[in-house]
Amino acid sequence: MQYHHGNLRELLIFSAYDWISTNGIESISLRKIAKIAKVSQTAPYRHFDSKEHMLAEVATLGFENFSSEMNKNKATDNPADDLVKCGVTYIEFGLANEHIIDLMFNYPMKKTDFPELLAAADKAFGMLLERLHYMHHGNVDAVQLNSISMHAYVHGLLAIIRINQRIDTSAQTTFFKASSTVKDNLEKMLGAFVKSLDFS
Amino acid sequence: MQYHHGNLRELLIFSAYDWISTNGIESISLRKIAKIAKVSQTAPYRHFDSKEHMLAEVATLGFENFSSEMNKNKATDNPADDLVKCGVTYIEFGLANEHIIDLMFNYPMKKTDFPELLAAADKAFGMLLERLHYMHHGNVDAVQLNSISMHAYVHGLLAIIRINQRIDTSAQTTFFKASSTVKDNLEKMLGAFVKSLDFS
DNA sequence: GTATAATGTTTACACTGAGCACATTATAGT
DNA sequence: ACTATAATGTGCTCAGTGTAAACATTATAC
Repeated sequence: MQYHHGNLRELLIFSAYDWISTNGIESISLRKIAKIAKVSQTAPYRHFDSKEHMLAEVATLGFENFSSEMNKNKATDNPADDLVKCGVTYIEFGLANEHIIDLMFNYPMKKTDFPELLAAADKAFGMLLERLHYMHHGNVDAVQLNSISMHAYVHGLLAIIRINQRIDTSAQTTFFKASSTVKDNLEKMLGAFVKSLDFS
Repeated sequence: MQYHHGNLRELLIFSAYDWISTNGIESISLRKIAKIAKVSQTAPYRHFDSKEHMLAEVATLGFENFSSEMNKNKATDNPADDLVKCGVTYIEFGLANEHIIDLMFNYPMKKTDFPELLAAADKAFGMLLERLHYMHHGNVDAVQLNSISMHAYVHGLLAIIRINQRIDTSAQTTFFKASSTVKDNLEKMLGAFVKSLDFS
């Protein structure tokens, strides 16, 4: 029997990432991705303590990709606009990478057990926090409250859009009917929301 | 061997509901709940096509309980206050029934395959929609947009609170440190949000 | 050039969702 | 009341899963 050698660890993570991207988390198994990587079914255990640990690595990769998307939004002289752009990016990433973002946010996983994952997640919100800091002139408590508020709204919008996508299209509200107008609507809604934040 | 008879179907649903309430969805199996109901491991298949179908029934029960909580909020002459109360109820239910709400919203399940489940879910938002209708004097499009917005914000707040709960308490923001103040903060945030909705 | 650590394989086990044939009980028609 | 038939429950079986332990192979350090 020929032995595989090389950076199997990375290969497994990427294989799992791809698999999940197209097939979702429900039906994944270590055996499957071991097979894809053309390796024995227990080889992954040399690199990950458990299935959960391996998924945590995949989620970390997800946050890294998410982060690099988010940080493409350069700071301008209009911080409110920047926030709106961050929100739109968040939602667009979520819609384009549904299964990965499920793993990142909805998979029951103690993030504290995986400091890497936690760090990667935090990094993604750098731009958002920086812009809020700028708008608040350093009022830390206000930044925290509004960052929670903003994150909640954006996260919730993504969730609601997705919940509605799963429902029969004929029963959908006008908001979701024409997908071309979703982005316009989002920008309006986020714009109004950012404007309503308390910057006293 | 003694045969079980009676309304096994309901017994199984309630058993599963209880199990999930305390132990979560991850580790559930049909065998376990069959054992709890003191019945053979394949008996559930006489009442449900698959595990997913049984979980859909449990989720439906979850939405029914959720619905009755939500509809305890009676309409007053201050519709904005009513909306805030609905939001608080939503989040409180979510925090008190984490595993059930996970099943209701986060479990990958085609809701369209289960009309009952869909109907139960819709019913829960009756009060919210009614109050918005009242505030908009019947402007249907505005109601839709604002109900989406409101639902997103509330749903997102719940999600963010829960994400933060999973994180090391020492690293938590002041917002989450004192849980007694969470409700106060929520009411403020929701109040500001409702006030910012466009009722033109 | 060999001891030893790192990596990969094989075998094994307990648990899962699910299908099938069979057993038991309830119900409807005579 | 008796029996045909549908509804419900059981036992057995199978393939797929996560994971542990023992073994094989390769890389690395001295």
